Amino acid sequence: MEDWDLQAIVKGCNGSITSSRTATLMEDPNLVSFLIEKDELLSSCSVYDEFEGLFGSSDDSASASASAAAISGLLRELKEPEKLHRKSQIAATKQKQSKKSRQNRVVKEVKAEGVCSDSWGWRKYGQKPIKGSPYPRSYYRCSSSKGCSARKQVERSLSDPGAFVITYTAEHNHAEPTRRNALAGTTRKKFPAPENPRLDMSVASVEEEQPMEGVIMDLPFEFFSGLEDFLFE
DNA sequence: CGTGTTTGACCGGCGC
DNA sequence: GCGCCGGTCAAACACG
Repeated sequence: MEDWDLQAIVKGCNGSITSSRTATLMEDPNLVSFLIEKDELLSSCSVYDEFEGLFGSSDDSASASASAAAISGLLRELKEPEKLHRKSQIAATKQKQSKKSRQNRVVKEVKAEGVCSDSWGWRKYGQKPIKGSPYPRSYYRCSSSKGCSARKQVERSLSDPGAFVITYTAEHNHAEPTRRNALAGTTRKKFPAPENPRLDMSVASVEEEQPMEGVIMDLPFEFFSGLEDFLFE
């Protein structure tokens, strides 16, 4: 288990620390990522390097209630005037960015087991080799709901081949499903793993074969309903 | 049959 | 204008 600094979370696009308070949490990275996705302020930030190294194996999961309390405190803090100031800064930055890069993007780096850590249903719609990277990038769109524009890109981390960089684009326009798509376990066996070392298959296998688990799923429903109310009030 | 992956083609943005 | 590159489309096919 690792202790980490709240400041790492609230570091803005320009890399400056925007929160004066330091809080120490003992937390599961998946929960943090979930919260980042849900918070429009944080989802506008592109600097997440600070998370690297903090997402190591942690089999000692902190109690859900303690985590909820800690995160709740964090979010309350971000709703202070400071947050409004940050929003205006981000808005100004966005105006300078291109159309594509204006889209809300959340980047996170996770270990292989973290690739499957969200409960959305994802359908792969493409894969491209990326210049400068030996690993291809896979493109997924949300399959939980027709018309949902949520997308994610998965590629192997250059700095840590054992980890994956996941980039979320746009937001889901529907509630998070209680379980993944019924056919999420459907796996093409056209290219058996040993004979097919391609990244996409390894990623797909990871996504499909890993069971849904983690702090998010273990948290009580009341926590999420309260959290939603708080975030979107 | 519904839902998933694979993969080549296509498209649009961007730099030169 | 041209070429490169990232992102998306869509047909073919796999699987339960």
